[in-house]
Amino acid sequence: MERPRHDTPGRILDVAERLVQERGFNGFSYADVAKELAISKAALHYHFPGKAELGEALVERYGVRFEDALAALDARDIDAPQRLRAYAQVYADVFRDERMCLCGMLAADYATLPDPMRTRVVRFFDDNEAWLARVLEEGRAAGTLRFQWPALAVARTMLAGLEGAMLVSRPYGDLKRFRAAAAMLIDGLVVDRADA
Amino acid sequence: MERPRHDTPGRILDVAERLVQERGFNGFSYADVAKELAISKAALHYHFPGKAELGEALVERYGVRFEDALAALDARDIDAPQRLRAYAQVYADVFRDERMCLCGMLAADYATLPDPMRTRVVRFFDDNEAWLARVLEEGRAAGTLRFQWPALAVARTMLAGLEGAMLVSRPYGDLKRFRAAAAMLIDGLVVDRADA
DNA sequence: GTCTATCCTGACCTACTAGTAAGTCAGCTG
DNA sequence: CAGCTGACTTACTAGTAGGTCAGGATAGAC
Repeated sequence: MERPRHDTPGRILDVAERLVQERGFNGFSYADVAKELAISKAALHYHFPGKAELGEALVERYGVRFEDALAALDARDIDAPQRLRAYAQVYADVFRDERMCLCGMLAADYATLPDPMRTRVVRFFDDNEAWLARVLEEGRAAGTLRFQWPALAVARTMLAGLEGAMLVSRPYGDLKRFRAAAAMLIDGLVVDRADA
Repeated sequence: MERPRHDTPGRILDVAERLVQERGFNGFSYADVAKELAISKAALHYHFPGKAELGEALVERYGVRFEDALAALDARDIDAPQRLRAYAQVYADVFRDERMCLCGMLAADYATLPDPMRTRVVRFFDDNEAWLARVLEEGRAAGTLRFQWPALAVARTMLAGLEGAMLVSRPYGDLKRFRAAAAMLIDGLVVDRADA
């Protein structure tokens, strides 16, 4: 049951994930992954029958990891504004090594994706929006956040803003650009202590 | 000087543009374009030597069209909030036929683009940010807009928000989703007439 | 009527794509 | 030690990618 010494499937996913985040699902090949790991293309097909299955495994693992990260944020004893900032930091960490959010990238490639991948990408967005909406509601109830629209609509705008900030900032390779946008998206909702 | 009867280069650009907006720069081929226009691949190479040159022409034309659209918005006698809403409407029009903003899509593919395309994509973002920043400043001066950060930072967040809203809304094929995000991004800056 | 430039086709090329078939071999298992 | 299995390999496939080239059609100029 324990992880084998080499864990080839895991290493394949690691390389493929990075390639997709950097170049898109149509911007890498089995040969790219095989070359980088110094194994044969056939070995990839042994572990993942086709690109569709590899893609599925990729987005599934990414989704689970994100869920775990959100659960870890829930476990921290911080207020809603801090929770939103910690959430944005997760994105900043992804951005730092010149990667786009995996699901943001796959949203761009959406028209060319096999159906199972599409379903999983949409679920990723749904989950994130639901999590954000819950934090927003909690913040509003606690008086630490203020906004006029339904929490889900605000959540969607925030998710779109963060994904878009990654997308547009990446050509500039500028983390500060991303951070500034993230800060504005969040601070616009935070109740200033000097306020009413 | 007049447009020839058939305008093959223009029709090539039309088809290629739509394919890039739907599928990404690595998600279409010369064969796709040729098939759709019922001409040979060689005819494409006659008008555009390679995919890099086709891509350049694509983003160049898109950039010029956008500049024209912005100039048309400038010419209208409306206040800053209305100008921002009209700007967002330009994006909504692109989104309506299931397309992503060309440069947003190319930002996703950025790592795989030839240099001239990269330069032109970045210029597109720079131009849009500068235009938005100018409108924001005018609105602030006129008292119709209010915001705490530098106008350029707000402009960047707004551009990122609109691009991200297109990106994330597209899997849902839901124009309302995009509209809601656009409205929130803009209304958050608009000075309510009932306000101080 | 023929010259010429523009626009295009058919036939081709090489490199690369995802995917397959068959075989190798270390390390269990009984 | 025989037999099996998991994890690969090498060598291949059909199909597609971008790209080239010689030549043909057509329209206008002379």
